[in-house]
Amino acid sequence: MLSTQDVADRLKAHGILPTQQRLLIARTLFSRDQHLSADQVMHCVNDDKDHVSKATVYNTLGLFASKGLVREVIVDPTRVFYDPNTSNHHHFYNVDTGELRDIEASELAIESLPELPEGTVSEGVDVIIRLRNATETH
Amino acid sequence: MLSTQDVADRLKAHGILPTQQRLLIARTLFSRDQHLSADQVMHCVNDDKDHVSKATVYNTLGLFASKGLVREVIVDPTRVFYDPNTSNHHHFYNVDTGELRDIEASELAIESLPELPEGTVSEGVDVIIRLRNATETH
DNA sequence: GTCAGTGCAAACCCTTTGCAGAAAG
DNA sequence: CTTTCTGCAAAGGGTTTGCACTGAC
Repeated sequence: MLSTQDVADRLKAHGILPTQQRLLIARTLFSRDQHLSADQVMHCVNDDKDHVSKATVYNTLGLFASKGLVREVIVDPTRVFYDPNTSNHHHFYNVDTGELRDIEASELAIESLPELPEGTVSEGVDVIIRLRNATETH
Repeated sequence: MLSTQDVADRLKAHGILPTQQRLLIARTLFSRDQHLSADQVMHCVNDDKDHVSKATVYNTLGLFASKGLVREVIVDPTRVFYDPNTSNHHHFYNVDTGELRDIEASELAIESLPELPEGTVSEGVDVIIRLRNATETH
């Protein structure tokens, strides 16, 4: 596991005050080198003798994401949108408005697919281009 | 709006029994030509004098998706995973196990980006390759 | 001592479940 | 008539909120 000092430096470099709980959460994320949901982080952190409350875990992860320390990835299949267009196509997603807009498959080409992990087959490829309104200050 | 008959034929073509509620939901989806969440569909349908229960809306949308009448798109920003890797990269997502795995940016190239909608700037591009276990019957 | 961070519990929202009643063929 | 679909209400799971307490500087 990374040393507490390393992690603390990393937090500071992103303008985050390194408190005990934040260090614990950051070490959990970085040492596992996995993608974890907020809920999973909570369970991992609280498996050990240490304890961090639910609210703090959610707050902290949101803070990390907004400071660019971690990246949010949207892949939860329990929250979906339904698209009447079943053809092979992709999407613009406006993070400011929540608006979703189609991209025709012909407008975007993926050059090379990586090798799939052993024992798996591809179900499909989703490309989501995240947009922000140019005028919004942020 | 599409005629009831058109929609009924479409349902039958996908092996779906066209009941009153299913027709209502299908017409809502297809006439709007938008991406709607289950919740939004429920509100749209129930804005008019007609009424379809919550359970039926969820069941019906799940049925439509499993029959290929509509497509599920995962873009809900309220359910996210946190990724300690902030570099530009993409993901394998195993729908059977829920496992998420990195794809290095160098392994996958996008040939051509479409023009962005006016007044927006790109925040980033997410590529998610959905996988299924080859051995799973389904 | 001040201000930011944390903990707790309750509220909240969306989704799923179980079963009785209704509708379709 | 039989099978499938629908409605209701309640449970479930994950996320957010409000406010008092604690800890960092």
